[in-house]
Amino acid sequence: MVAFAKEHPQVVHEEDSSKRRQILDGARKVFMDLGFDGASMGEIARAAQVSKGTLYVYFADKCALFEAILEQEALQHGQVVFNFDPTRDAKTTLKEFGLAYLHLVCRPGGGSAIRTVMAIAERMPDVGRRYYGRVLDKSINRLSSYLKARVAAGDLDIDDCDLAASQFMELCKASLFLPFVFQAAPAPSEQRMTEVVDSATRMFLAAYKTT
Amino acid sequence: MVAFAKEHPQVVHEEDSSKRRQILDGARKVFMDLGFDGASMGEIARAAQVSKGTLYVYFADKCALFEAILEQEALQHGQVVFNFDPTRDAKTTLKEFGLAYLHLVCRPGGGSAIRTVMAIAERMPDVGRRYYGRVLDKSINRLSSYLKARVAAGDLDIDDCDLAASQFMELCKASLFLPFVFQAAPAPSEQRMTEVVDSATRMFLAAYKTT
Amino acid sequence: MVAFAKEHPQVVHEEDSSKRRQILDGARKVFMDLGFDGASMGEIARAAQVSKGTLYVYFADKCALFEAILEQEALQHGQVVFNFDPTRDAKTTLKEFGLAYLHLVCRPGGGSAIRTVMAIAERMPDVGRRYYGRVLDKSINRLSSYLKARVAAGDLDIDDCDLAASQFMELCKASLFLPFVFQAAPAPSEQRMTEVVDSATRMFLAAYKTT
Amino acid sequence: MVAFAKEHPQVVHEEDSSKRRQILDGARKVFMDLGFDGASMGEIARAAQVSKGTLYVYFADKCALFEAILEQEALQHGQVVFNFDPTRDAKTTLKEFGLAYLHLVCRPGGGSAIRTVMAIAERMPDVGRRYYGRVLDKSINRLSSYLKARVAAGDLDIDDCDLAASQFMELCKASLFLPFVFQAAPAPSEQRMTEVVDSATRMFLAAYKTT
DNA sequence: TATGAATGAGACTTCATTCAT
DNA sequence: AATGAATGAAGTCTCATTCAT
Repeated sequence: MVAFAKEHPQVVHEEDSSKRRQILDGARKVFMDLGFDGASMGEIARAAQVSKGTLYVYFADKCALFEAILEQEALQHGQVVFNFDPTRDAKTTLKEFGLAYLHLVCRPGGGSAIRTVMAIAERMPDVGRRYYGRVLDKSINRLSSYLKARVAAGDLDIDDCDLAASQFMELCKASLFLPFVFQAAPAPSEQRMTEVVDSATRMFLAAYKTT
Repeated sequence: MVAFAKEHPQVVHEEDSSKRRQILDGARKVFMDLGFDGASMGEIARAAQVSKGTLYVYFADKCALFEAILEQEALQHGQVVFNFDPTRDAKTTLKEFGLAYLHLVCRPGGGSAIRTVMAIAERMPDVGRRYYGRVLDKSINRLSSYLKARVAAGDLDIDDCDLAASQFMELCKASLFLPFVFQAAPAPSEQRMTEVVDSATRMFLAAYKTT
Repeated sequence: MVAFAKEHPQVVHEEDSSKRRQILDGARKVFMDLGFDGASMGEIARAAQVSKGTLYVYFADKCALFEAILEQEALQHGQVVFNFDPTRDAKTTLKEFGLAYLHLVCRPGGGSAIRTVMAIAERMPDVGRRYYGRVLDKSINRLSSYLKARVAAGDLDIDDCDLAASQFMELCKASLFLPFVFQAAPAPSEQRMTEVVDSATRMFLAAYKTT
Repeated sequence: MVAFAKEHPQVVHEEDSSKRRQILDGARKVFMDLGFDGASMGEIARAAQVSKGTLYVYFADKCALFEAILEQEALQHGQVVFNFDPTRDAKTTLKEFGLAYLHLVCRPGGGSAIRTVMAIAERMPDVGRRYYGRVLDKSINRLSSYLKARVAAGDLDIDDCDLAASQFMELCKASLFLPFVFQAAPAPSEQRMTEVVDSATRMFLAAYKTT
């Protein structure tokens, strides 16, 4: 009625409604800590500080809420910028990339998306497949592209760059990822991660560097 | 009912009672296919062809049954003999080991113990920890011991053999394990596994072989 | 917020406010299609193109809204004019009345008030009772009055005119109403209704016509 | 183990298990009193004196339980024997039939299956259709067959026996069924039912009796 | 020992209703 | 007056576990 009414248009239901984010935040924590099955909508409501009913105002069901979190996760991962500047030293580039990747997969603070998704990949194959494609495979492809460029430039001698990219990423996880994901060790220290990535880079270049 | 019953004092409940094994077999299949939460005691009873009540005669609860399966899995893994004959070529030994390891973690037929355990590592850290220690870490240690012997023999030049062992095992999984565990690809073919293990071995030796 | 608001003191809440009618129209459709329990206030709000909150501005609760619809229905039925002109042939009058009645109870298009009210007569006896009295019993009484007049005029020979009125109305539903209300057949065709009403009239007059 | 064990084989889950009957009895009462939607599984469990879980041991879901009751109802109706002895007077036969039918549809004690099924015919058309076919239509057919025999015997002169059967049954309900189903009147007295059936029979024969 | 009927706690979800704007 | 976000009670259904036989 009056011009200055509705100063806070509160367009709820929008992708970035504050309530929606509040729910997403609470839900992520619970899902990551307890797993998909272990997390109850009641617990999520409590964590998000909303009523159980409100959950269903924003998300059709538990599954949709879970997928929304993965969606968000995928977006975040997509925004991680790797510096693939071709003028830089390959060793430096790889080390940086490896460290960034390790941070993604060994995120400290317990709950790990990668583990949670693995957990339900059996019963919800689509979810697993989609997550792999949008997050993990994407990283491999980005590194692979970089490697191809270096091969073209004559710096590296690689036959199968997709495999090589995957090899490098696996190397970076050596001795760190498995203990972490099985809760047999806490998230690795910064120093240890650096050491492992250094070793991985050394090994990778020993195999693929042109002489 | 009657005092002289139990004429055949079969000490059931023994570790290797036939009924017990029967239950374990049915339960493994169900747990591995559906995950810990997805598997219901009813389904397990059906798969094992016993009554639900019988399950509780042999195992205190669902959790104990699950752990018994992991226990068994650990024993089986422990019995896999790797040919670490020091007189053989290191390359051959590594390839053989890599392939055997790959078969363990990418077991075809869907259900994977490694995935199932990861799934509940969140809510049952002890289970995850124990499984890691008894199965995965153990393999690493066995390979590590072998590597140490080759270092001592002067064939290899490795600083941190534990890390190196882990690196080799991770390399073997490159491009295969993640798609498999996320259901983004079926279990890899024998040929592809051989190729990847060959590449892993080449890389490993390029980095650690003494000149 | 401001004291001089309400410049247009539209006395809403009146029986015939346009918003009120809009709600009633939407609600009728939903109630008749889905039944009292099957209709949700959300669905009604959508059908009426108003917000859920507005529903409660005009009606205290779901039950009141439902009763308002029945009230309206009763009014409409009351407005149906039957041509009870005493100078017309009784046969013609009965046929016309029977056909009109049949249209009321076998209204095509699924949703039937009569069925919907029957449905909740169990839990809300008052609603059922009131509907019966205001709609069905009223029709019987009107026909009964007509019959009494014909009896007085010597055209018909009826002992219990109330019963006879009811008999005629039941006869008109023969083979049509039950299949319709149980969804075992679609709304009957105009032709079939005419046939059945003709047969009913014949039978009625065979029994009650003075010789 | 011993020969005389298992004296009470308690074949539960069978069609006529005592627990099953217990549930059915409790559920019928609740369903008929409250309607399908109004009846909650908790209430049914209480009425049947079993736990909520037990309900689901015997019936897949609420709907299956409801249909089991209708099934039972249909069987009971099917077992009502009408005396269609051709040597008896038609008038007597019709009166008896009419009274029996009236008892079926105006069963005293509140809950009426016919009303309850009507109630959900909208949302579960299959249920309505099936009930109509198995219970109501069947009665019509039985009467229709009888009428055809009398027509063949020359006692009655009827064109459309299906319609005539339906007409007679509707006549029997005149002034009784509608008030009953709408809770506008209690179940009719025996005497009133006899009067109405007598009147119906008189009317029916006036129209269809051969001269 | 083995059974399977029975249980009851708790999960997901819906929906009538309220309230601040 | 009108909105629609938020609520919480209640409903259906599942499942690990117990217990009498």
